[in-house]
Amino acid sequence: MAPEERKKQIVDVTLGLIGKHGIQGVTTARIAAAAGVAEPTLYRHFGSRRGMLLAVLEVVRAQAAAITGSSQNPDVLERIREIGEAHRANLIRHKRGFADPFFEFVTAPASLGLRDDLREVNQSLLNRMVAIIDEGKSQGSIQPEIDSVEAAWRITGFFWFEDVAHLLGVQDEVLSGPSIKSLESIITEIAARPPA
Amino acid sequence: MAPEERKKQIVDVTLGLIGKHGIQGVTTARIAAAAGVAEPTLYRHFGSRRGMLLAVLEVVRAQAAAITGSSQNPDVLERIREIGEAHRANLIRHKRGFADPFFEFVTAPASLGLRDDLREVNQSLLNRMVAIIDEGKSQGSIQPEIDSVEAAWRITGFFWFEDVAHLLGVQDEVLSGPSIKSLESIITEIAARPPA
Amino acid sequence: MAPEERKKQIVDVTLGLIGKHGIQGVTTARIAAAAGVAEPTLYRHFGSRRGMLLAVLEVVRAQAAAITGSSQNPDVLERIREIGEAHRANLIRHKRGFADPFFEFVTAPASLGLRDDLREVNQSLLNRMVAIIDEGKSQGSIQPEIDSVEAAWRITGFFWFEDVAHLLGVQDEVLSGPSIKSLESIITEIAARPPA
Amino acid sequence: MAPEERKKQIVDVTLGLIGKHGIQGVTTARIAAAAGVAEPTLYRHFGSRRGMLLAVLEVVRAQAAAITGSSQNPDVLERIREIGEAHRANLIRHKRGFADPFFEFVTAPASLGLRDDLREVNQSLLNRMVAIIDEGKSQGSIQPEIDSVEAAWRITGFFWFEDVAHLLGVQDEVLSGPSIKSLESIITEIAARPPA
DNA sequence: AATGAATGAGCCTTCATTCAT
DNA sequence: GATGAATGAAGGCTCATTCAT
Repeated sequence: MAPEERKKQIVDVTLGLIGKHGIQGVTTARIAAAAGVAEPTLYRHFGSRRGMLLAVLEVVRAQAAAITGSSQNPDVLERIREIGEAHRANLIRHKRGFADPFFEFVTAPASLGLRDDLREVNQSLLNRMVAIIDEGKSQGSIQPEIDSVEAAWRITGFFWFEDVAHLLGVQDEVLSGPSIKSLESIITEIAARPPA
Repeated sequence: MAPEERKKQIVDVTLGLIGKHGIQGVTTARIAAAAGVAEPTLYRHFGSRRGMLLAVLEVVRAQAAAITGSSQNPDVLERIREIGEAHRANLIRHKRGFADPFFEFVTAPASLGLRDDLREVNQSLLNRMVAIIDEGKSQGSIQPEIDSVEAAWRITGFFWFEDVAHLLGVQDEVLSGPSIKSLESIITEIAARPPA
Repeated sequence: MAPEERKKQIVDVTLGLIGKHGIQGVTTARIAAAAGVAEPTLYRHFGSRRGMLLAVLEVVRAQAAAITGSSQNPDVLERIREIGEAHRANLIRHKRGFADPFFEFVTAPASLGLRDDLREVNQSLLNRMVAIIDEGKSQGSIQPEIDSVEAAWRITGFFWFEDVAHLLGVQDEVLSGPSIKSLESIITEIAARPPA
Repeated sequence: MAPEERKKQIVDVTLGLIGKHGIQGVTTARIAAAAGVAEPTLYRHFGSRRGMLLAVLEVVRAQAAAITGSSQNPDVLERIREIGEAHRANLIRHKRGFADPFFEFVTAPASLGLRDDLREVNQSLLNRMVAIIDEGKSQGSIQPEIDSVEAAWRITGFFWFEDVAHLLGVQDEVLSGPSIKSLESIITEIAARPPA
C-alpha cells in the first residue's frame, strides 16, 4: 500500500477506535489490529502514538467544520439553528459515553501534549462561527453592535454543553429542552430587532 | 497516624494529584509517594484505587456544593450571579489545564465505573439549583411559568462552559465576556418581568 | 481469652478455612478474620503461618485417627471394611474439590516445609493400620504370612485413591465401584483361607 | 528465535519449573528468567500464565500417554505390568517431592481453572487403559465379564498411589512392595481363569 | 493479651516503542 | 514498505510479617 494511502487508513481506523474506546482506550495494539498491520508499521508512518492522534485531530477538525458548514441556509439565524440541530443529531448517533470526536480530545490527558493543537482547532472552528455571524450582520439579520467573537464563543459553549451532557449520560434530559433553549436564547439575543 | 486522619490525608493528596496529573495520571504509586506511605498502606484504607477516587468524588461533591451555597444573598437572581462569580473565581485559582475537580471526573475514562456516582453528584448539584430557582419563584423574582429543572440545567451548562474553557486553556477569552453574558442571558430570561 | 484457648480457636478456624479454600487459599488475613482477631495476634500464638498449619496438621492427625478408629467391630476384616466406608462417607460430606483434610496437606506446596511432619503423621496412621492387621492375625481372620506393613500401605493407597478422585472431581465414578472393589480385593487377599 | 521454537522453549522451561517449585511456585518472573526473556515476551506467545500452564498440560498429556503406550507387549497382562514398571521408573527419575507432572496439576489450586482440562486429560488416559483391557478381553487373556472401565479406574488408582507416595517422600517403602502387590492383585483378579 | 499501623517483596499483566531483517 | 521478536517501565493489587504501643 502506498504510504499516503496507508497513512490515511491508519488515521481512519484510529478515529473509529476513538469512537469505540475513547482516546485512552486507543492503544497502538488496537490501531495496528484494526488497520491490519503490525505495530511497528505504525511507526513507519507516524513518529509516535501522539503523532497518530494528532493526524486524527486534523481529520476531526474537518468533520467539525463539516457540521459548521452543514447548513447553507441563506438566513444566517436559521443557519445557526440548523447547525445546532446537526450537532445534536451527530451526538445522538454516537453511543452513550462517547461525545463529539472533537470533545473526545478535550477530555484526553493533558500529558499527551495535544492541548495546543486542540486549541488551534478550536480557534479555527471559532473563526468559522465568527464569519457566519459577520455574514449575518452584513445581511442585516444580526445586530451590528454584537461582538462577533463573543457570540461565537457562546455558541461554542452551547456545543460543549451538549457534549458534556452526552458524556455524562444525561443527554436525554439536556438535549430535549435546555440545550435548545440555550441556543434559542443566544439567537434571540443577537437577532436584529425589528424596527419599532 | 490515626486511620481517619490517614484516610483524609490520602483523599487530600489524591485530590491534589488529580489537579496535577488528571485522573488517569493518578496512580497508586503516586498517591502513596505523595502521602508518604507505601502502596499497600493505601489498601488498608481503601479497597481499591477506584475506592480512593470515589472518596475524592465525595469531597468534590462537598466542594461543588460549597460553591452553590457560597452566596446567601436573599435576592435569588443576585445569588445566582454570585454563584457564577464564585465558580469563576474557583477556576482561576487552579492551574491551567486543570478544570473544576468535579469536571475532572467527567473526563475520566468510563472504564473506571465512576459515571453512575458522578451522575448522582451532578443530580444533587442540579437539585440544589432547582431549589434555588423555586425559591426565586416563591419570592417573586423569577417567573412562575419557568421550568425550574430546565433553568437549572442551563445554569449547569454555563458552569460546564467555563470548565471546558479552562481545560482547553482558553479561559481568558471565555471567562471575561462570553460566559458572563451567557449567565446574564439566562438570568434575564427567567427574571420576573416588571409590570408594564 | 486464655492463650491455650485462643490457640485452639485459631487452629479450629484454620482447619475450617482449609476445607473452604484449600491450604493455599488460607491466608493469614482470612485466619484472623475468621478468628475475630487482628493479624498480629496470630503471631503471638504461632511463629508463622507455617506454625499454624503445623498445629492444624496435628489436629488432622487426630481426625484421621478417628476415622481409623471409627469402627470397633471385633471382626477385623469387617472393621477394615467399615473404616473404608467411614472414609468414603467423610469424603462425600465435603465439597467437590476439597479432599480429606489430611490429603489437603499432601498437595500443599513443598516450599511450606510441611512434608516431614506430614510423613510422620502418615507413619502414625500407618502404624495404626498395622496394629489392626496384626490384631486380625492374632484373631485368626488374617493370614499369618501376610506382611502387615505392606498390607497397611495398600489400604492407605486405597484411601489416597479416593482422595485423588475427589480432588479431580471424578468421585462419582470412582467411589461407587472401583474404590470398593479395590478395598475388597485387598481384604480378600489378606483374609485367612478357610481350611480346605 | 522462531515463535514455534520460543513457544516450545517456554513450555519446556515451565515444565521444568513445575518440577522444581510446584505449580504455584511457577511465577511468570521465574518462567521468563528461565527462558532467558523478559516477562512481556511470554505474553507474545501465551495469553496468560494459565495459557502457559495449559500448554504444559498438553505436553504432560503426551508424556502420560507415552507411559501408557510404552509397552507394545502382545500379551496384555504383561503389557499392563510393563506400563506399571514404566510409571515407577519415571517416578524414580524425578526428584523427591515432585511427583508425576500430571499429578502436579492435580494438586494445583482449583482457582487456576485447570480442573476441567485436567479431567479431560485424565479421561483420555483412562480411555487408553480401557482400550487395553478390551484388547485383553478379545485376546482371551482377560475375563470377559470384567467391567473394563472399573478395571481401568483401579489401575489409574494404582498410579495415583505411587504418585502420592512419591509426593510424600515415602516412595522407597511403597514402590518396592505395596504398589507392585496392588497392581499384581488387580492383574490377577482380571486375568482369565485357566479352565478347571 | 492484643492490636493499630505499616510494609518489602512479589504477582500477573499491559503499554508504547525499538531494532534487525 | 513491512514486520517479527522483543522489552523497560509501569500498573493495580495481595501476602506474610513486624514493631511500637
